[in-house]
Amino acid sequence: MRLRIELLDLMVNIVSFNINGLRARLPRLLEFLEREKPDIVCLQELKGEPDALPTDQVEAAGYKALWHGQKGFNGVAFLSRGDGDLKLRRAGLPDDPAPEQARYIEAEAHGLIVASIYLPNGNPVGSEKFGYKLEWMARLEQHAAALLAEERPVVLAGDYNVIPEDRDTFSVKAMAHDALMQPESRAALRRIVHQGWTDALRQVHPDDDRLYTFWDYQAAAWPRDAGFRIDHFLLSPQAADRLAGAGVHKWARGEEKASDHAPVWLQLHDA
DNA sequence: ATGGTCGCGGAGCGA
Repeated sequence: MRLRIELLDLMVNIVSFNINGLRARLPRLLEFLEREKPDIVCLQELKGEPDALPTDQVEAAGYKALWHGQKGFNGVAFLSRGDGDLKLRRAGLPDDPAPEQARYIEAEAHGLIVASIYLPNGNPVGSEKFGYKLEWMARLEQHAAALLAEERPVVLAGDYNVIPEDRDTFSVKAMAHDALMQPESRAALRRIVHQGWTDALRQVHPDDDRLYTFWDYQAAAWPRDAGFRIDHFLLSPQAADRLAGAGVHKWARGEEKASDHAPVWLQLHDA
């Protein structure tokens, strides 16, 4: 028997998952944590009472948790595996146009700054909700610029509710009047990306025209693979330099009592 | 598509 000494390329594994209701999805979430054991998990759409969050069950699964919830709607969370440092940086964006809506949490763990984002949907176009979406994106743009200036590895993860390009949807025609792919929504996302962020999923899968992360519960969207791509990882240059892989856990969308989003994953080389 | 499905909260809204 010979001993082999290998240099291990350690990785940090990050997942972003819009779970569409924590109470209904907790069994799926706990199964997912047990199966994939990601180091960091960003959750969106908890839709749960802040005082009814399952901190004990998540801790039993091996995770420390930071929650930013509100009753019935929205809600984001940040989970970090193991006993390492987990530091809350902020809950809510600076100068949030509607701070009662729990849509942003930012923390530091595993040597990274990571945000969990639930960007406003914005439908219907032309409504106050659409204006709120664009205002929120302007605030995110400001904050993203401040994060870049720190010149550290930063990951902005979450449900952006923006379809970046026509090839990111099953049907341009079906979505033409949706807030998720209006030119203003796309331009607002591009303004952020063009600051110097890398869209990790597209970077890793440059030619995949069915790189979807969401399939509606309606109209048999899942069996028809009628999805679109709205969950994104934006990486600062210092994080992009460490990009090892990214993808969609598409299998999760086919489970019983699945969320309408699939978890998306990102792997970074260790520093 | 005049609909179609979910989750939360316990009716109707948000997605």
